[in-house]
Amino acid sequence: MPNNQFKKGELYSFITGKASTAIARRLQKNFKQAGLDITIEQWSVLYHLWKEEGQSQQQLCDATFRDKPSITRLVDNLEKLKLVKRVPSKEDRRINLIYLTKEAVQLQEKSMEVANQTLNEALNGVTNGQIEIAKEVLHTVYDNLK
Amino acid sequence: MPNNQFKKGELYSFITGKASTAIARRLQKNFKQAGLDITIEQWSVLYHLWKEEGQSQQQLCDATFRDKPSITRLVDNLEKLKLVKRVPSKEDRRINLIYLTKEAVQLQEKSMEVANQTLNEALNGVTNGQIEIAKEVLHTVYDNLK
DNA sequence: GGCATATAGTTGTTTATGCAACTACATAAA
DNA sequence: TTTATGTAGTTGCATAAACAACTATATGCC
Repeated sequence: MPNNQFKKGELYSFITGKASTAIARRLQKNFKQAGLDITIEQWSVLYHLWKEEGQSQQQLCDATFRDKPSITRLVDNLEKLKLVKRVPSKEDRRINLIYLTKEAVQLQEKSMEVANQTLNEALNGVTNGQIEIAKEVLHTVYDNLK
Repeated sequence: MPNNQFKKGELYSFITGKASTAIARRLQKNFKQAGLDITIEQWSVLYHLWKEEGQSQQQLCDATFRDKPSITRLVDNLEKLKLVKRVPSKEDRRINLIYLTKEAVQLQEKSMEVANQTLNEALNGVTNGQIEIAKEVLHTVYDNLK
């Protein structure tokens, strides 16, 4: 699209991802303020486990768009914090299934509340229509690069 | 905005920043393929120095939305690669002014070409109108969190 | 069965980030 | 002039990312 050319200059800050990291940083701060001692990366893993427990590390890779070493280490740290447990699969001994501890289950309500508040803060003044279009753009970009 | 509520679930992957890091990762790969041995973070610093040389580290912090330690270390690494030089300011001895080496000047053309190609790839099928709105959303989010 | 190949997960290395604590210099007020 | 306060930059520490190389298990084909 050559007629996108003139707009690119302003988009380089998007490449370096600074709007999304601004939200991420704020969420991290709000977690801390609420007494929640987890990182947003750890939270993003828990988020998918709250939806469905007992996923394999590979499934968590796909869900969070991370590579395998990243998930290995995030699960390492979540295990150290006693928030998840690796359970070897009985059908396939290569696979670890990841389960939540009681502590992690208790984290869900409060942390989702903080996350929702943070998104409200960030999206204040943005209309639903604008959000829809922004999501479309993100999906298109993601598909283009897959 | 309580009527944004129902849309949030789909936005959490935006918090963890995966659309923009997809572009960043692709740009990194394209740099490598083109024989450019710099990281996108280093490139984002060079990008602002190509626009104006001799900026202080603090100015680079503001331009790239990074904190001071991050810029200290990016400049460290860029100095190791012999792409920039720290020059102490004569007016204010606290300040380092950052200048480009000949090698860094020569990097500009090729790396901007690769960056433009990458953005074309990523934004293929996205209309100018959609881009405008996405940028508005990013700016609003950024202002909300400042 | 035995071998090639694919898949799940781990480890090592380099680079980057966020935060807190620190040094050095500058400026303004007492 | 001294003292307080602010600003520029650095260092240490923990966490995370990308990439490559590795181990262990599973599967498909001869």
